[in-house]
Amino acid sequence: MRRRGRRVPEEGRGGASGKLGGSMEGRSGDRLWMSMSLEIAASAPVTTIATIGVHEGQTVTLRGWLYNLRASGKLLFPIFRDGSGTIQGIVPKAAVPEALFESLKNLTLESSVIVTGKVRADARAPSGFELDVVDLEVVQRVDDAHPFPITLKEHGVDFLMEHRHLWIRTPRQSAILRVRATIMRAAAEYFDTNGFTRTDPPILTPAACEGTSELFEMDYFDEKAYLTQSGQLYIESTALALGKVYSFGPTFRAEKSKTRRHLTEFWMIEPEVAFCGLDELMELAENFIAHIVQSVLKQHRGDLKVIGRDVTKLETIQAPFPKISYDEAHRMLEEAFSKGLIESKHTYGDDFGSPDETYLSNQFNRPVMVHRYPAAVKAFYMEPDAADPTKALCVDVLAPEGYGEIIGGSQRVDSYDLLRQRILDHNLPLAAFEWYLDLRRYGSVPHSGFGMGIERAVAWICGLDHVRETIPFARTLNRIYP
RNA sequence: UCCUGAGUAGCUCAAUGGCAGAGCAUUCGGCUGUUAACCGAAGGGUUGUAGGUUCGAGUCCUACCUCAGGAGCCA
Repeated sequence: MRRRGRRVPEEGRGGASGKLGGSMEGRSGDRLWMSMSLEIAASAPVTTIATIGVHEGQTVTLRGWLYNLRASGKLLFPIFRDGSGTIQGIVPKAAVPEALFESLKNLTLESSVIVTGKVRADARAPSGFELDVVDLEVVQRVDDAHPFPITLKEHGVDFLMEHRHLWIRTPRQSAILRVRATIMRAAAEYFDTNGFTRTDPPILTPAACEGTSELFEMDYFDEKAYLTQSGQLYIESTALALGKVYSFGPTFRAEKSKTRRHLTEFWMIEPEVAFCGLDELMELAENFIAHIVQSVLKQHRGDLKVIGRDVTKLETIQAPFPKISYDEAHRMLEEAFSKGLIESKHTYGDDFGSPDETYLSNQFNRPVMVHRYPAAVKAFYMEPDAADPTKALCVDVLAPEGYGEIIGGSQRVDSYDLLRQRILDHNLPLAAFEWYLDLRRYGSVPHSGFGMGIERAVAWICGLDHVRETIPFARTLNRIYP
């Protein structure tokens, strides 16, 4: 990333921060060009870089930023970005007005511009198209004294996160955010087109949903309140009102987890279905995930290429997914340990650790569904398996390539007596759960649901090594700025 | 909370206990097809903080701070 030359002082434009129409400020000798270029600009259609191919041979206007600038003597190669992609412009000194050449030659990176040029197909261009620039208006020139801090070279994690508000301008980060948007849209779309009603639960809650994780506590007038860690209990009640429902929103966990899979604030989409058992829930989950992945493949081939994702790993993501019981998974881990493929031995009855999940998910080329965990290691609201009451009717979906758990779900306890006993066994305050017990007093039915963490799904689908890149502004244990 | 590792120029990193360096960025100059362009020159430092050992500390010791990876916990 570079910037060339310095503004000539007598032009009085060096560092003209906030001044509009930089290139239109030519002296009297430039007046003819000025009026001509204004006409060109006025007549050229405004378009975006992503769709510029349909304008081949035409003169168009782009509105964006100077992403990079290379020069070779009297030839300039500005690269523009506009949020939809990047395109290289060509500016030969002999072919454009002097003021235009000088204005661009000294322009600082990330200055905002309105650029007009002729679209030309060129085999040398990565995107297939280049822009022969005929006019350039500088909307705001980045001051020489404070150049754009993010360069095309490598940076450390801390520096990038400290400048996250600027880091998101880079092609890779922008591509990730576009894919995230599609994942969120496809997820909601799947439920919207399959008879679900969206019912969002409150963010401020009076007590823990599960009582296990740490919560963010806050003062609610004279009471204590907590940021939600899951909308599940609330959507169980809307499911008994509306049949098939889902919620979609931010959730908060005050766990002091410092890993590539954890955020303190993350987005979760949670369906809940009345008259639904575990098998039907697993079918819902696999069709849901397949729909999301196929939607991303259909709409973001270009972005996935920018991100560097191996799409052949995504093309295999079709329902049905492999389904194994906790007992089968345990046997796989025992065998792996005896062959020396994993370091620590899994103890039957314990939950799986991260290395265990990584091993299991690596055995399949699609997400694997692990069901019927020991009830003792799972949440209080999970229905026991009638065939073996020590097991819970629950399922975890482990993403391939070692991405771990992206979905956790279960059939819920529908018996009033059992649920009440479970609440007491877990030392939870009964009074806080009276409304939840009401759902078992008045027309209780078997019902099931799951929650999918959006950021983990984005990390997997994009092939990222950390969830902090999957959300515009990640909230982690050590960072709440910017 | 625990384990491990890292803090040196704006950024990414070097420097056997003995003169604090490189690449990129910045500034100046050169180049008409560059792809993180390239070539030449210049400026740029309280080595995270506070103590200590030593003739001498970026380097060794102690404490603290910040960050990263992992464990536990979870989506």
